[in-house]
Amino acid sequence: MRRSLHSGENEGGSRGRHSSPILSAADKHRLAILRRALLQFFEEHHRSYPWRRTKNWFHLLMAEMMLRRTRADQVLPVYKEFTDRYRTAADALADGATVREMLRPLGLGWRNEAIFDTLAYLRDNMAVRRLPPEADMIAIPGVGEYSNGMLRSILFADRVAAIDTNVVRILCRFDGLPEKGEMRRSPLIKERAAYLVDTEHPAQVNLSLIDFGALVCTARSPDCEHCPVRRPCRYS
DNA sequence: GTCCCGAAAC
DNA sequence: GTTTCAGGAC
Repeated sequence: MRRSLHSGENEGGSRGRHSSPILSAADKHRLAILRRALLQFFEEHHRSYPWRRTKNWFHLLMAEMMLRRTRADQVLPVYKEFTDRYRTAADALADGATVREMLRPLGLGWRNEAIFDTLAYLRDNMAVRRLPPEADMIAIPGVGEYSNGMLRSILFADRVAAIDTNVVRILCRFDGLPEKGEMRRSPLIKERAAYLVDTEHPAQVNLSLIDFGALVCTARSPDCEHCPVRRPCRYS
């Protein structure tokens, strides 16, 4: 069945002569506590957005692109208008000038150009309404590791992590890791995120991290007072 | 690693 | 004025 999954990852396979960063039993125990708290938090305080409810992969993909380095509340009206008007990439491209105007309030002009590249690719290579379950979405221009993880976990319940700045911040704080450089591709972060999503509900785990980072473990002044994992957390 | 370089929040 | 925001391409 699933053929091309796990193309390069190392799921606990040490392959290294010296100490490759494998999670210890203690690490996993701590992460299990974090995961349980995240799912509980998500159940009680999750944010509600239309792209959280849709099963339209095209709309979901457009949401991920609009949300790139842009606040969710800022995306909301644009997403509504876009999805209300267009159901396929061809539809949107046929009305390009209007789309460009709709995206303008989001800022980041270079990102909007990337969206048009994605739309063109979808129109030319994925004219089929249904997204093949086996398709590797990272082949789509504009879809990187993060979006691929979020899309696959939501659409197919695949246990793929979606590591964004929130995930990096939360995991670094929780385990006392230094936030230096591009932590997105750090094996320490990847292994921890992979362990967190290895559950029956990977999408909920991915989304809970986003909401937890937006509402509690914020970048500026985290609300450690009301944090459910304040005790095991190593952030001071 | 580096660049992309915009609106909103602080 | 500075930081932050559901990152991705090179």
